[in-house]
Amino acid sequence: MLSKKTKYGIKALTYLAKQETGVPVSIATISEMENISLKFLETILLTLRKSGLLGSKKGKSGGYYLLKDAKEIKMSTVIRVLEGPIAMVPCVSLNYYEKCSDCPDEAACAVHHLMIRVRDSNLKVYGETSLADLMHY
Amino acid sequence: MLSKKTKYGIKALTYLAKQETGVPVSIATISEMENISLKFLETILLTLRKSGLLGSKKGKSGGYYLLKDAKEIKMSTVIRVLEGPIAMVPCVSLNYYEKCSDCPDEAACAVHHLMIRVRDSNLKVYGETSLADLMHY
DNA sequence: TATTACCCTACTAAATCTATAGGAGTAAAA
DNA sequence: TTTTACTCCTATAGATTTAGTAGGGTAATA
Repeated sequence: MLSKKTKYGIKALTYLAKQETGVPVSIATISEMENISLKFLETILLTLRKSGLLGSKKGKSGGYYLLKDAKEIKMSTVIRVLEGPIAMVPCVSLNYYEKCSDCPDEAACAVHHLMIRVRDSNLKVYGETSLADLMHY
Repeated sequence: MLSKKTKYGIKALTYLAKQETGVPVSIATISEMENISLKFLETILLTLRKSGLLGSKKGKSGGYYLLKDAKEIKMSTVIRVLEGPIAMVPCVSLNYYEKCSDCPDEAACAVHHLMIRVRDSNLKVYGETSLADLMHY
């Protein structure tokens, strides 16, 4: 299952992508427009800013805005920031590899090989899809 | 993340696929060979039997065995039984569709469209991969 | 009839998810 | 200069899910 955090994060990003570039949008506005709990959204946008996807302006008429062109924001990046590794098991993760404790031999593990296929397939989708591809729906 | 339940279930299935067809293998044997907690495995195999993938024989020299040829067991079935719907959001699930409460218009939802791509890509992998494809690793 | 092994329900500890609370800090407008 | 409208940040709490465990029941077979 996709977490609400990721879901809301993607919705917020697409909302920002549709605005004039560089103009900050307040959390409250996004919260209302996308039906997202304000305080929850606050923490999500904070995460996105810390990851370098969003910029923010403090004080009156402040808010969040995209730091890059929507075309440059790949969903693989967004998913990694909000949802974590794209791989479904650590032993096939490219960025966060970890050996499975229960598995003596990866090369002989059926789950390992299946999950490599799944990872590659998902990586292709997330890598080929940018915010620009989603913002006009 | 893939749940341990699914991971262990796939391991158990591939172990059974490697045995002589129709000969029951005890839970204890699979548990030892694949490093899986016996009691946990018990509930997993029960689920697989109830779903129609496994048969069982009670009493001495009893155990579990595959009901179908490994080629006929697609991973899409296995995943659905153990992990649940393949779709990451209910609003793109073919078998368990549900409307998202927070989303007024699916056609206008970026997450919806992204998750359709992900679902199709995963469905392809799981549909094209059978137990027979994994058992010889 | 003793033993072996599956059958089944219920329970629990730990982790994760989904928020919420409450204030500190900042910038612009009145 | 005071007020207002924002973001920033940490902590916490309730709900849900996960990963197992406990313990007895039931059927088959040697």
